[in-house]
Amino acid sequence: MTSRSESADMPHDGETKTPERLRGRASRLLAGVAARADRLMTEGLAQVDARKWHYAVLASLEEFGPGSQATLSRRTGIYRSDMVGVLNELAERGLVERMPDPDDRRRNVITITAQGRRSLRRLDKVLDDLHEELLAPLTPAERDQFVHLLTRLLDHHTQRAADSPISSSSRP
Amino acid sequence: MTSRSESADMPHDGETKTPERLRGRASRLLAGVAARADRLMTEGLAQVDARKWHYAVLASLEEFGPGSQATLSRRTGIYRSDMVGVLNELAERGLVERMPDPDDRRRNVITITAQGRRSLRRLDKVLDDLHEELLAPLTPAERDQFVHLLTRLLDHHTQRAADSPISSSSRP
DNA sequence: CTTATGTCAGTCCAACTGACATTG
DNA sequence: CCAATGTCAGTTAGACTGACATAA
Repeated sequence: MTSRSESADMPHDGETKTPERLRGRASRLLAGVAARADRLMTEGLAQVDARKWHYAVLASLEEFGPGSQATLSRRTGIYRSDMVGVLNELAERGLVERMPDPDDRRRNVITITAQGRRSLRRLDKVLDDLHEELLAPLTPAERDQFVHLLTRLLDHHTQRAADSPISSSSRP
Repeated sequence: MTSRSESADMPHDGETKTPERLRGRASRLLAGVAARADRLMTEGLAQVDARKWHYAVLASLEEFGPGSQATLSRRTGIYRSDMVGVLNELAERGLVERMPDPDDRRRNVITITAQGRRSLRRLDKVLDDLHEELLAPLTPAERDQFVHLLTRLLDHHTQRAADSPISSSSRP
């Protein structure tokens, strides 16, 4: 169907519309909005010399207290191999402290500093503003609804992705 | 996002909870759900030897008819530099035909083939199933709501995209 | 001359994997 | 010996840029 006889000649025009087929797919909408959100956050945070991961780690530290790198990794979802770099950056800025754990000498204990808390509060504000921008077209009730739906989806899917593969004795 | 298998490195024990601070952020939820969605789609499509972009192009072709590569690029949001490769793959599979446009010898006219239509129908089915899985925890009404909210957000933000993927001819 | 098109060669970045030494 | 930790060196995929020849 829809055999549009062509003359593919017509210059720039309404040729920029996306098929309903595509536009209606939740996965595609999701990807689009998520991309937009990611840009907003990344760029907004960059203006205060921060990254998403910084916020994640700082927030995790303030909320659950100090922890080893591996623990932080689990809390935030950052790979522990990448955590190294993130913590380096945070330490450079004086936002966290990394010291060897006396009780388990494999570990470092990561602690948030006073500066870190201050920075976190600032980042929270920045993120609030950015989210305001992101969610601008939605009413407060709709925003709640939106967050609620997303939460349900995420919970559903993380539950069935994090419990199947037994982390330890699975790989070489 | 990315398509990696669900191998495990991070899960384990009680330290795995995410701060409400983080968990409640729409941008973070969005990123998480979008990542899940992307994996589902990418992996699901891979099982029938297809990619997201294949679907996008085929759907666009069936809905709006043949077009030049640049046109397709605008319709789907794929960079025109990447479109080349996608069309190569589609042509290899016999799903589209690429022939020089007699009216404008810079252009190729891309047409969907009978096989392409057949494939598209199959992909539609596959995607339906995958979306069923993605949206499983939501009631039909909630799914509509979800899609509706996402659409509003996306429309709002694409309308003012100074640097959206395609964004016509804005840059040098 | 300016713009659009198809193409190619790259960059950049974030997610992800594998391995390894040290410690438990 | 097995498992966890911190670290590093890599791979990979995908978005994105720049440039170029050809044609309009």
